[in-house]
Amino acid sequence: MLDLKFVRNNPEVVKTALQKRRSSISLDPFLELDERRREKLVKVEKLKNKRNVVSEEIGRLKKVGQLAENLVLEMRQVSDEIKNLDEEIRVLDQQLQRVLLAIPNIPDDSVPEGIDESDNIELRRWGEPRQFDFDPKPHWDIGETLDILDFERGGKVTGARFTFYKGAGAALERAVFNFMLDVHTREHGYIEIIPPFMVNSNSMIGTGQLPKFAEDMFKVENTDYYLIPTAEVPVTNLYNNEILNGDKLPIYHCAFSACFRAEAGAAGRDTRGLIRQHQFNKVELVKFVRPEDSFAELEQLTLNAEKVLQLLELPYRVVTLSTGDLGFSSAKTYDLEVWLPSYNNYKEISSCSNFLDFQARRANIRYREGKVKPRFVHTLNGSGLAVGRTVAAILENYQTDTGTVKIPAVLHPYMGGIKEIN
RNA sequence: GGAGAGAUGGCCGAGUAGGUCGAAGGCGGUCGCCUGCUAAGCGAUUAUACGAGCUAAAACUCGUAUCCAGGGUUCGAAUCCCUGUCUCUCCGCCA
Repeated sequence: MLDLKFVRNNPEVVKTALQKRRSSISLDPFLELDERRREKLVKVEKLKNKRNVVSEEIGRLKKVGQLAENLVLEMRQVSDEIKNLDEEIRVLDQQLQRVLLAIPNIPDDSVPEGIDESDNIELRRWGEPRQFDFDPKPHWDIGETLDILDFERGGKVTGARFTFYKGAGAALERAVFNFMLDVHTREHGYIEIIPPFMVNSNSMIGTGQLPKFAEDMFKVENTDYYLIPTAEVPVTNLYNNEILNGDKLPIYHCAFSACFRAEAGAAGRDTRGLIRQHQFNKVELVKFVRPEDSFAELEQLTLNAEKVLQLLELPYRVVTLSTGDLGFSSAKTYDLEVWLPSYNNYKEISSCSNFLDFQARRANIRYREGKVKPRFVHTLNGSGLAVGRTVAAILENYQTDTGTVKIPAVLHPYMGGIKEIN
């Protein structure tokens, strides 16, 4: 959420940002609401002041045994007026809040302007896509042939876009996220978290999934709980409504979780394999940092995620998302895209974003340093990495002409010494 | 699921026959004094949000709100009533 005062004082800046994002939101209702609200506020506060002063006076009079009927009667009227005004303000507040929560973050100046993902800018590449001297198979074929992935029965037991991992497949999945967690905790200084896989609606508002994107999530019936679409939600909200001690910053967390996405509107896209599931595992990186450091922290975070791909020796590239492809809460995002032979292309496997104080303001996460007023922290997060897509990339990139799959060297210790799935 | 107790400032903890309580006291923090050093001691200060005024912006001044949340009673509520949430204890159930 943007700062109310900032929007009030810089409407042109916000309007320009909305245009860059190709957003259709209009700011005018907001400005008008804001003005009306302040008008009423001044009025009601004057009345409240009067009530406070006179009530005190009544107390004093009663103490010395005097009646103050006329004052009481007058105040009864004033209180009624206050009640009405308060109600009007409450409604205005609500409307204002609704508009404010629907305004996306302002893209950073370094973000390329564009309409959609085709305007994303490639920053760098790592590794060379392997040249196959046979016809490489997609991972869903490999998985079924080796009997390590069962899409059929996933569909039977639950529904489309749910999968069973089996035998070496399950072991590989587990090896991959254990490896990722070890890299980030031991080499990159992240503190590990295992969060709740459900959160309440307040937390969903805090990170920006609600109120706009309710249809993308699974809600638990008869409760206020949602299945998390990413560990970003519980982990970022870990410190909501708190004032952190400045000497605790920066805070780095990495978290393993299952992620649940309704994938509304994704019908027909990535229908086969592990790429787009309703449930998948992910290791997430989350940072809470001082505002002045956040862009440097974004670079570092991205490198931390890249490191995993490098260690697994999977070719990838890094792209900067254009304003048209940028997520709602993000001011700047780098996507890591891994090489997938079945797509004959690079496919997103991590998304690393700087949210500035956008989430911190929604979730009310502040820090205090010295005697100055508390400030909002900046939050960042990135996948480090999506586990299912990593497994898919390993199966495809490490397949052999005999139909087996070699295990990347760094995973051998995590696979009990198994070097090849056959 | 049943019964009971509780929720006050960064922390601990007063405050229930409603009235000057944003809230005693302690701890912690900050600044200053004192001190050969350390420790101790002395003094002061120490919540947040919103709005108005003044500002280039702050600072500042004033106002309003906030004693878990939301309603209610009342001229006036941390204090009374209702609802909800959470925590703790006991019982039941359970991985």
